[in-house]
Amino acid sequence: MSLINSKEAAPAHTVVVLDFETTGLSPNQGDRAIEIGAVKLENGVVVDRFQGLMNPGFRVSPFIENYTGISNRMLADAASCDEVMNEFANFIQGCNLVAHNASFDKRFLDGELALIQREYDGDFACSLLVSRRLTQEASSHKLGDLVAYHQIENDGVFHRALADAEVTASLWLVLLETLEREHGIVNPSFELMMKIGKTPKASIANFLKKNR
DNA sequence: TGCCAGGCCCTCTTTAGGGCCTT
Repeated sequence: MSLINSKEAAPAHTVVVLDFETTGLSPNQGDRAIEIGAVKLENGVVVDRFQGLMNPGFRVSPFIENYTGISNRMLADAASCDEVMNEFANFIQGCNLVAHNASFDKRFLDGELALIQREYDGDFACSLLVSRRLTQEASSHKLGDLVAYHQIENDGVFHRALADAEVTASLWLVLLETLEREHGIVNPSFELMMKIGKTPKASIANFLKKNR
């Protein structure tokens, strides 16, 4: 686990962009987190990072080993989910959160924090939902496809938590820039980004005009 | 025995079905 400078309370405008690697798709079916990666953004600048492998207490499937590159051998030496998630709960304190397909990451965040009786106080926004509204011409809104579409700088690593969190943060900044460049909305609030994600696609143009 | 996620969103919709997206 790597952790940098996370002890101070975050300013209200701080956003944590996070990504989980997990044993499967559903915590309700017994799946657990095996890696968390996150970057902390302040005014569009990365000021902190968090990355931690965690041992779920059982072997992961060959599919997950191949998909993520995270092996059972790597997890055998990792800290427990409890230990890592406790540190991560400290990291996100006072921050709003962003993830690509946030409903997925939120389920695992809620599930893992419930197991250690921790909570978070931020709101969760989804880069996938915002992307579907602001770049409707994109043929796919998979994270990797959007990275290529927007020519976002990357190190070629995908399906690892910190690498995916890094490019999701870059995507989030691209979406903020798109709002300013194409819709005249400068420095949109986190609350506005959440509303954009929840606004029906059919009425998004009018919504953006009203919020200039 | 066989099945097994869940939310969003579109359409040949709303008393439904299926694709997209996340691991």
